[in-house]
Amino acid sequence: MTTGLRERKKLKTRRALGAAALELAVTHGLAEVTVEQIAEAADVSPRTFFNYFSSKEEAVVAADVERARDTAERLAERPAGEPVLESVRAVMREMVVDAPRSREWIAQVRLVKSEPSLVPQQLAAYAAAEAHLTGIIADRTGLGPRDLYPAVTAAAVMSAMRVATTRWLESDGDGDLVGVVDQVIDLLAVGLQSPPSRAP
Amino acid sequence: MTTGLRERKKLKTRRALGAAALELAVTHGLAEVTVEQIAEAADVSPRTFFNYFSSKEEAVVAADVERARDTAERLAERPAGEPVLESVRAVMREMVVDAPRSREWIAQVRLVKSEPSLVPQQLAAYAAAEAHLTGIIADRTGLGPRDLYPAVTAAAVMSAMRVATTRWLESDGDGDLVGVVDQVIDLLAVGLQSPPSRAP
DNA sequence: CCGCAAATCTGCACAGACTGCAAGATCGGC
DNA sequence: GCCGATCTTGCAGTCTGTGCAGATTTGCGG
Repeated sequence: MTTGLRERKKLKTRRALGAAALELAVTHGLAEVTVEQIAEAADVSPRTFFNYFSSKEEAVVAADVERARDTAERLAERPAGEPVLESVRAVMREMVVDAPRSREWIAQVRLVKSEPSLVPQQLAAYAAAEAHLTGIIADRTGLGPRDLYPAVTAAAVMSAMRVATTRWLESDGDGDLVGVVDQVIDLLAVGLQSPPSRAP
Repeated sequence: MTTGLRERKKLKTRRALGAAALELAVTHGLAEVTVEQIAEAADVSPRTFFNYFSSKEEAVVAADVERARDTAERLAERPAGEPVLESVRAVMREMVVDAPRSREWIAQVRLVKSEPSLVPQQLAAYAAAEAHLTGIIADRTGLGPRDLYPAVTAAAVMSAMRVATTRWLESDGDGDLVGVVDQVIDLLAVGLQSPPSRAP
């Protein structure tokens, strides 16, 4: 269980680089920030930066990748009998409670919104999480990963999360994320055949 | 209606660059291809390449962006009363019939699968199409673009298309894409509450 | 403790990506 | 045909991203 000093140090460096990249990008704009600055802020050489990330963009969204992985793991730990969409609901509630990390999260999502070059990276991070989620759902339903249900559900859920958080952030982050997530999940659960007649 | 010579020439150059980028990447691998080679193959200067695309990756995926835009437009042209998911079904059928362009499509999707650096670009292209689709669905249902139904449906539909085409290509492109799409859309229509009991 | 093997960090060199700028070529309307 | 608008091109320069080889650090057995 215990991770060696080596691994811990690596993780620390990785997070320092990611945090530095995000902060510098938020304050100066991504284009104005060079790898050299990020490396200096994290107290490593520029060359080392590239041992961890292959681009500035990847570093900025690194925390998001971690968050997505974390979310998927929480899903995997939900009770086995629970319906998948209910598990998603529960996990999203947990995530929202996590106030301190939320601040960094909001900063990042806003940055992505204002810097088009980050969009592809952000989406790639979600795609990785989606692949992970597909496996989890397959296990949980007893279907194989090649069946369509796990893949479609994972994709739909990730999309829905994306839509929900986007809407939430548009309303300045003070809105009710859990409420939006609930609505979105209800839509998926009941089917998209026709628009809801009330309370759209 | 008539587009000037200027515009037509630009479009031609753009397509030549995109096609050259795709072909070179398929035959030599993306990493081995330089912008200079792409520009030469399209008979323009390297500098001009950057007037059209901001990276190699963007050029390779350019045809996909066009295809996605085309798909969205076909959706917009479906009869107004038709349920959204039925429109999607119909349009996908049209797309599959388009044999000659399919060959290029297959080559591209396979390339993206083997070159991780293309994934983000590909997803960004889908995201753009999704935004377009959200507007179309909003118009069609009489809801505003700020309602959740159009956004969730657009996201789910795009994800489902992605899953369907992925599965299709995994089976060497000779499988029944329309059949897979039908299954995927049925899943979305009926709701993801629980896995289908038969014919998963 | 000591020393060794493996993993990591770093500087150096270099090809290639990308951008701003200004001059030349081309198009479209009059 | 002429002129303004647009597009293309070369050039100069910065930054990204990678291979390589030599320090530096860590983990571990002696």
